[in-house]
Amino acid sequence: MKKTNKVTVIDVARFAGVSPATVSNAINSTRYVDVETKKKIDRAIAELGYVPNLKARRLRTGKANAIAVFSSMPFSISAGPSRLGFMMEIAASAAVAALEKQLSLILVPPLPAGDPSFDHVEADGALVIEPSTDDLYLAELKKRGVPVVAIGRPNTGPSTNVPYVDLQAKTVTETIFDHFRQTGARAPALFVGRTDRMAFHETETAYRRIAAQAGFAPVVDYLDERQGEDAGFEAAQKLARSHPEVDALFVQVDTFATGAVRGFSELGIDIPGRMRIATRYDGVRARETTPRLTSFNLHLDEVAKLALDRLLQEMGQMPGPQSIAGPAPEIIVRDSSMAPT
Amino acid sequence: MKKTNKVTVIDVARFAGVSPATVSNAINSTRYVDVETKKKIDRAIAELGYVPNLKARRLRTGKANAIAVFSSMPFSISAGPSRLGFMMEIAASAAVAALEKQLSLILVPPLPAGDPSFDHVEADGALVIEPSTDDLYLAELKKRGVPVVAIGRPNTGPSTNVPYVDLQAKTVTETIFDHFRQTGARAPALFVGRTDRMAFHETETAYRRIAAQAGFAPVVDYLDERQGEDAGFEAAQKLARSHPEVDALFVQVDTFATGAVRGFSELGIDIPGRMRIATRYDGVRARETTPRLTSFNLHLDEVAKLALDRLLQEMGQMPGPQSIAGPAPEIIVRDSSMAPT
DNA sequence: AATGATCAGTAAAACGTTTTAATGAGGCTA
DNA sequence: TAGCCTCATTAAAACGTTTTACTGATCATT
Repeated sequence: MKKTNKVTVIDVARFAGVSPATVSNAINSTRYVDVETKKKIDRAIAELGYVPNLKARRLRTGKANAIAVFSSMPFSISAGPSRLGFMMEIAASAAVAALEKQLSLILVPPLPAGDPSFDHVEADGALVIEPSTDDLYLAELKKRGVPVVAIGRPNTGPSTNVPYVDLQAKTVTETIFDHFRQTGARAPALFVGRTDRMAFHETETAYRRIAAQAGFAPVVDYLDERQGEDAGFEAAQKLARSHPEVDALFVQVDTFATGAVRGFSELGIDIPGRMRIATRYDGVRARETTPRLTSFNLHLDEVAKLALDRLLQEMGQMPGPQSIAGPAPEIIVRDSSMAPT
Repeated sequence: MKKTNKVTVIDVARFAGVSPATVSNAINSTRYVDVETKKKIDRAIAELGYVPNLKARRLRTGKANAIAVFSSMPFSISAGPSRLGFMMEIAASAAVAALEKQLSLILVPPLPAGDPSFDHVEADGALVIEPSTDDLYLAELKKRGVPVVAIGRPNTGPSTNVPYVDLQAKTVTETIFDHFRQTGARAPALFVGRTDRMAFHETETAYRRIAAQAGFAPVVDYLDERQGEDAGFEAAQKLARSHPEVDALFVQVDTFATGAVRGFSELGIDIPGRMRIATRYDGVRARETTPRLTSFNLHLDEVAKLALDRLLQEMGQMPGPQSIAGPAPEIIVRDSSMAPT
């Protein structure tokens, strides 16, 4: 445990026989400095082992050289087998892209609601993953004037026009219910989260329209995100009792989906024979559950890259479109939704 | 694009009719301030929309309130299907644990070699994943006096005694070759990375000892991490020609492993009938390749938590053990190493 | 009534850098 | 030679906070 170096730009200046301003200019190549002088300064830096103090530099310049990735999805959703799957997949791609731009990426996992104490997080810009309507992060970030890009459509209020990369909930919904219909399902239902997220609204709206057109009675349940898998489990059992006619189920959140699978299985309901199931995010959950879950390749890596590019625009005060359509989601059909043999 | 608020502690002080010092004390509860005064200050903060400037705070206090996670594994290894799998799994757990301690987590993906320009990354402490012997990150961090904990054993030199959480390469190696032997393999080989990493040394040493004891001739190849999957592909084909007797292969790096699978498959070599294969990290690669790869549950979430706890000790100047044994790695037997039927 | 504690608050220094405005030395033009 | 640029450099201000050391006032103790 060494004591951190206390060599400052002043020491370097003294050693090199110049002024601190010149040292600064030499380091940052802000202004031209004589080659001889530069050499002396370089020597002094090497000799003294000088390392610039970033905290001071940032105070002075006002830049943090950092991007933050936020997710307001509560712990119970993010944790478990897939860890922070959805978030991490985006974070990984964003981190790679950010690094190329000389920015570091700060990972902000879900905080307990009501305590958005991210007072210790500072970034020049932020990516917010699937914000809820009254998203605390989003509000606070806007309040602080931090440029934000959402991944997934945010609240559509007139005042809060944050740019976003569309995750195309409508396309996903239409595709999956089309798939259900083609494999013979007659009464497909929907589980979404109870939280007021645009993604849920979009899905529900699309679903109800499909139901109206196809002529089946929509069955929707709203699950509490904080309860995690158990919410899916219980909702599934309730659904089996109250709506025995239902023969397919789209569960938007993968955590709920695995819970629902357990719920049906315990009642002896065969998947996919008696009940087809699908979810949206193709994470470890979808792939490892038995039966393996039909889901979507959302191309999150591309989504992340698009979002970061848009964010850099925003940070650079450059104008850009409010909405960006990412790559089209592709359905991945697996055992959980095959047609009965 | 709003201009960021310029409300300072001085404005708040003026508005509340007190001094800046008192405002600071009120905000941080550093000293007792009269309840009436506190109320006035709170009102002023709310009224003016004051948000503390973290850059200034950090300069003054000297704390960054951040932890960084580094990985020196080059891009070609980390990228691809599993993205930064190994790193991200650790990062996710560490981020969660860090947040509970009011620290944010900075993700530093692999940088192009030779240019460790992480001058823009500042943290109170760092986690370094499987450092190489002459790890640039490790050297620079130590030079800067940043407390570091390694994940996986670092170089064993006398001067650089960084604490670490052991990933137990020896146990992994013994377990896998034991498994190979039990499933009938007579001439098992080893692929490791060419980079000078302790993890590779440990594995190779253990392997050679096993070979000596069991009486088979050791076959080891060293692959270039920068070439990614292709290195595995070519090494496999070379191995098939030069050592036709080899009937099992442990590939420590999962990226090489999937490459090797392709290499053997192209030559019509049946896995596992003719050649058993296993790798170490149970990431997406291991699970999704055909055939699915035998690998290990390294319990990276627990490893990350242990590492972070140890790091906090280090940051708090508290003494601690240099080596921590994490949870024992558990083998996950899959198709790629089953005994031939 | 003198001494000394305790208390809430404050003035000013400090953190280490970058940036602004100023300086003096040459060189060139008129 | 005076005036005017250009040039490399610098002194000092600024960034916004926390912390140190000090100040009166109030209050209890002798």
